[in-house]
Amino acid sequence: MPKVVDKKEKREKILEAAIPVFAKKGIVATKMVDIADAAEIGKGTIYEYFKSKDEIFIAAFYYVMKKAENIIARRMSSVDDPLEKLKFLFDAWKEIFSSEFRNHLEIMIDFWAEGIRNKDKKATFSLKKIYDENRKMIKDILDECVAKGKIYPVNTKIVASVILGALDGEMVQWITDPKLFTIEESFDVTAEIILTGLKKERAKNDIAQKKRRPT
Amino acid sequence: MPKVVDKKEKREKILEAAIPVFAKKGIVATKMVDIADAAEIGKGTIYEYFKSKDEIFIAAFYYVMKKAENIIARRMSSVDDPLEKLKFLFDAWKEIFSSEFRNHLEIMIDFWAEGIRNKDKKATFSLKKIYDENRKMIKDILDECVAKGKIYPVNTKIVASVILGALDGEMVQWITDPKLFTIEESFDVTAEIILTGLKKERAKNDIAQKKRRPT
DNA sequence: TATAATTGACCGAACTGTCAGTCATTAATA
DNA sequence: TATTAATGACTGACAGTTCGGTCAATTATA
Repeated sequence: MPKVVDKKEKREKILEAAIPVFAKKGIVATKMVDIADAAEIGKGTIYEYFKSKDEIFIAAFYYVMKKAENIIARRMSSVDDPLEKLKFLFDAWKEIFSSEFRNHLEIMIDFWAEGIRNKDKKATFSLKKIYDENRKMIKDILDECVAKGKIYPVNTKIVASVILGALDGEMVQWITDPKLFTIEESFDVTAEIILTGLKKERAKNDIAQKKRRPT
Repeated sequence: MPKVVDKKEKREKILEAAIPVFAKKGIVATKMVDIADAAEIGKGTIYEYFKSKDEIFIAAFYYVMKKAENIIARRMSSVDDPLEKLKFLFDAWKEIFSSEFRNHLEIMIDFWAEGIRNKDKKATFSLKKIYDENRKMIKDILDECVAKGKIYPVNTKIVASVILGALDGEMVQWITDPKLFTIEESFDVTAEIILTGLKKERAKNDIAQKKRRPT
């Protein structure tokens, strides 16, 4: 009988070895030998499990995304109040962008760079799709908030993009300089400002009044 | 004597031809021939004006940055009130991220991807430095707002990073899918939410008052 | 003015280093 | 031993850079 290995398992092992290499060096600078070295196998062996460098890269992307989605799903499953949901979403993101995940994150930047240019072609992966999905998730929560009168009626699509953008943008700054602030405090402040801002909308007239009667 | 050309001017001409190519294809996919074709010169001629592909790329980066800085400086020069300043900053960004500039923006993504990995080395250009500068600009305005009692005392460094992040993140979404929203409405909503959120803190008492005397 | 001399901008063929991917060989296992 | 797994030297394509030749513009000279 021939030698038998668990193909699936070994594929995943290679993937997990590849992710930090991609994250550290970027797609282009990452050579197949680097991945082979990290996985402690020969270069040729990689091709027993992946068709190409590109395939590893895309697989790595989905691997990281899947993990993130699982965290969000777990956090959100047991919440009913939409405003709570929004807060729990922030918490989920805090978890995603912390500790263990930290070393996987830089990989996203390359997907952005790639995704932004591949937006027209129906690529295997699509940055647009990921933004769409996340924006929709936030929008749905916001819509529910509006429906239940928790926040003032706003353009929820735009506000969702603001929230998503803020988290996204802070993450990039944080990756660039982790000493600057903790992602926890950063996201907390974001949540506070935005939630306060949304609820405040309601009081627009009061601000006008306040101007007439300055303190 | 041979034909005389303005070296500076021609260098800039090449640069301006290179920027949209970089923006469209990304650093790696952009070949020297592409730049040469775009500038309508021979491949070899480029090397009369630039030492390397990398040098063009970095020069292109500074070229775009400089333009953006000029717009901001112009917009901000004639404003005194710090809250107005903040609004004008949003306006400046709206201008930067619109029309003529649109085609230069994708280039930033590659700088992010590169900058994020070069954060340790003292690179010729640095994403960290750019974030630092912009964050400082916002922070200074916020500090002034706080000092003059326009907004409630907050951690201005964090809030500055939130504002910067929000604009940054929205830009990326917009580049990914320009049909989704206009950058104008997106930034306007951001400004509204954030400014309201910040002022809200201070108006806490007023809201409490309001509850006592509802309109 | 006509023509020769001079210059350096311009060019692209050729050179060169770099990898992604292949494949002939070896190792491992049942 | 039969079969699969693993390997790393090899290769061919690709793209950044180089460099010797060409040519248009300018100046010097008769």
